Amino acid sequence: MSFGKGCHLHLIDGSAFIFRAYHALPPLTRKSDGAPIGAVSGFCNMLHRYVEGNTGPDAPTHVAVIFDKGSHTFRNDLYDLYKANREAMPEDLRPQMPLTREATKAFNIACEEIEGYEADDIIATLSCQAREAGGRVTIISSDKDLMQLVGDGVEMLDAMKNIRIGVEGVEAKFGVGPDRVVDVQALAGDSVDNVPGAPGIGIKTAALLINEFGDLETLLDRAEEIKQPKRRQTLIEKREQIELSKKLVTLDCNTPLDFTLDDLEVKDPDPDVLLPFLAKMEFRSLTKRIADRLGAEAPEIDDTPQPGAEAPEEAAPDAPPIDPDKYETVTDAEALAGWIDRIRERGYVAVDTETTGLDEMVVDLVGICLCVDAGTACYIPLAHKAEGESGGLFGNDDLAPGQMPLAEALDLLKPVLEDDSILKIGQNMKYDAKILRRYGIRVAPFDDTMLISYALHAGLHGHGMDALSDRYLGHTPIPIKEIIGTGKSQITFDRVPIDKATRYAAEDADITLRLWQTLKPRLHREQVTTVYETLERPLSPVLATMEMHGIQVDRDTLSRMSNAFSQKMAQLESEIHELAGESFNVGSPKQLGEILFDKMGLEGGKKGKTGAYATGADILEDLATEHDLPARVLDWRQLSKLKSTYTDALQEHINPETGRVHTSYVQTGANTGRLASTDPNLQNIPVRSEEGRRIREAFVAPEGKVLVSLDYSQIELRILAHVAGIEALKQAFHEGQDIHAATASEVFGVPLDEMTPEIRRQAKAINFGVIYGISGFGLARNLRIPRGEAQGFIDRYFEKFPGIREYMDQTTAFAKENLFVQTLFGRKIHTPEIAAKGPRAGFAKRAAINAPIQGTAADIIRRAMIRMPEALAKMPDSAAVKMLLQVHDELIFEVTTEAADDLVGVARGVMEKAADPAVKLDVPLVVDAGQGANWAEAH
DNA sequence: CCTGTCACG
DNA sequence: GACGTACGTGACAGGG
Repeated sequence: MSFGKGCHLHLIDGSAFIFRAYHALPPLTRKSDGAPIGAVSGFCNMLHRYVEGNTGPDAPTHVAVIFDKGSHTFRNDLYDLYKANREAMPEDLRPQMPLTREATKAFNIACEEIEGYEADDIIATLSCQAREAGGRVTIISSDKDLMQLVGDGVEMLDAMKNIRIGVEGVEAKFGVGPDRVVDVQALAGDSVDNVPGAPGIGIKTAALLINEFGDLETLLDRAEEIKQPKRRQTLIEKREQIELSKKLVTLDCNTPLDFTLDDLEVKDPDPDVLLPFLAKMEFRSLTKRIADRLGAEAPEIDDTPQPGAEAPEEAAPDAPPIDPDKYETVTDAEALAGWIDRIRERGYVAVDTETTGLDEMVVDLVGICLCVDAGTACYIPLAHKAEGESGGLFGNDDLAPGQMPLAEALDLLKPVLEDDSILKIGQNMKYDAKILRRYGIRVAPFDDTMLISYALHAGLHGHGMDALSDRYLGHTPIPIKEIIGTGKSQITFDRVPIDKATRYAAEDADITLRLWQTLKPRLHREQVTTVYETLERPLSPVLATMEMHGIQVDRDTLSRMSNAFSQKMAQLESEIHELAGESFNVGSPKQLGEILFDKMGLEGGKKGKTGAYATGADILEDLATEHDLPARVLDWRQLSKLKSTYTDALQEHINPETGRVHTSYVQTGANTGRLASTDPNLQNIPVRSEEGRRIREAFVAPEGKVLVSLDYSQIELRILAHVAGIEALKQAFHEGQDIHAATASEVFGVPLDEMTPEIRRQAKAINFGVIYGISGFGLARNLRIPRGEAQGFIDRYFEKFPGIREYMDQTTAFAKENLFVQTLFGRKIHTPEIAAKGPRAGFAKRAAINAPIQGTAADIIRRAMIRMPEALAKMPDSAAVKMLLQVHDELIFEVTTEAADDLVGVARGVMEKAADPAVKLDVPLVVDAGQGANWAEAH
């Protein structure tokens, strides 16, 4: 049928469909190969629903889905900043774009796009043509940029809200009719598309002006007549900018098309095309639903995981060998500009910074290396010192010649490092990002080879550059020790001669780029793209911010405690020596063992592999029932530990500039997905003993602020209840019961109102034991009861909760089959030792049982941390709210006293909903909160 | 550098 | 039948 009077054309804004689908759905992946597929799934559902709804007299006779093609359009030629503030397309969306086109065609709907034009222009052109031919048009979109087309038989339809937008709708939105919409837009501008408009004039004022003067041209010509001085001045001064804005917002009704309206006739979908496509996408329910609808048989869906099925491009096998002699030293702006051109051409660059040390909060930047292609790397020295003796009165602290000024280099590099369209690649990018943040540069977007390796291979090997280079490139990088030396004669990197520095530093960037080329494509094949993109990469900048905040620590409190501990230790030491009858080093397990078991002849002396007696706390505790000496040693050891590890060592970590302690989180430190904290470790500050807990009093909030602590209640047991599907436990959590008491009641048959602390304690030990992969021996040792009795507890536990044993068996079977286990969020933890024979198999089995539980909990708090900055930013006075620390199931914040309660509400909301929407837990997550002037009070 | 010990979740 | 066992970390001190 030829398009004409009585025809009804539907034009669907394809991009709007895609983005709506992408953002509405969790990041689904195709089961067989892990390809991201969420947006395609949503898109197909929307198309299906659209087709379903097209019945009755108002049904279209012609239809097309219109897409954008390419990012450069004629508008960019008019104004190079047009849409310049658009965020880059998410990486897991890009590969789905062609599939949405394929999907449209599979539904037998015309699918149109034209290079150099936006979808809006095609829609405008088709609308004009249809109108001229005497037909009606419905534009399925809610984009206000299309509202200028409304009228004369053209309507818009907001498919989400199911609202039709006619001339009245446009007038309600813009205050003028469709024919004057572009005039209003030209004045008001558009922050989304980066259309400048007239500063200070919004839609309301624009409509007022246009209605007064009739149209934009008249308004601009008669601007002198405007009474408000500011407005008048703007319109006169910014005339050019306003006219440009009008060109940008005006849609082109004369887009050259390579098809006609007649080509868009509505056709029924062909089951032989549509169903195989849906099956290929592995959309089970949609395939079935549509097959039923079409009266066809649903094809088989083969979604068995196919490792390597995709086989994306590997690192170029013809990459040149790694050769440190080939690297360039960049010494001036001209050379650097050349490298920046190369980076812009490439779209990505490996970056590495060289500094004077390892503490990112203290060290200075010495140089930057860049690599754009395997073998093509440079080093930009920026702060190398001239040769000669360092420091001192007569030392030479002058800069070495042949370096461009640091500020000049950073000015040139900043736009590149912050450019949305250029991917920055690093190995442990958090380090470089922290250094560069101190110089006012925020690196984004980025990839991190260390995090990629961790997402791929946690549990298989380390993720440091040396290990990765050895393993994947067969190359051992130049050891830093060869450059800066070791021990007393070690120098800082700024004392390294520049030629030598270039060889070392540029090689790191070269290796990083090659590792990225090798490892990045494997994310898909291993089906851990989502893990990397949602749990690893976005966490890194959050950790960087927390580390840079640091937490205030009061030196005087620590120092007073140190003195008190010293006195008490000296007293204990003399008592111990008196009891022993001789003087010895209490801190030496070897000497202590000899005193206890040889000299005093106590029972229970067991020698370890080194031939020394074991003198651990458990052994001393047994001995302490009979003798004073081991009891005193236990007290001495506790104080010694507190003093050396905490009250003394922590003082050394107070940053003199900030007065705060800045830990470092190692994102790849624990195989399960937990973080590790180092320099200092702030995840093991004492809490269990009264004396130890007082150390937390030294962690304080500044004047006018408080520390707030929020922690997940029993998160691992909740996850166990969920993954093992234990109804009784789930119910106990839903009812907010004391879970250990509930377990005791169930296992030991004691009614809750007759519960004793002792029985509850035993049940608690069993609950923890289960999470760790329980054994009779382990539980017996923990509870200090005979092994047979402990085994009896376990047997009864499994009798009551058979699902737990099933979970354990399934998990170990899965681990044996696959050599890895997984968290609910898809994180893989490799367990190669599960195949081992002997005692190591036991270790591996328990680790395999524990890892999904510990790892899922770790994933959940990571998700909360990643979402936290945005949630906090919405609070009033958000600049005064800081997330400072993470301790596995706890987050510590600093906030003004007045805002503390608000913060608890906001942060608790984020934490309790952190699993959503990716995982629907059968148990609620509960977060407890506390606040106070110091960490002891807040916890 | 390794081992034992002990701090945390 | 024997063996060795709770899971995950990091820091410090002693001793070779």
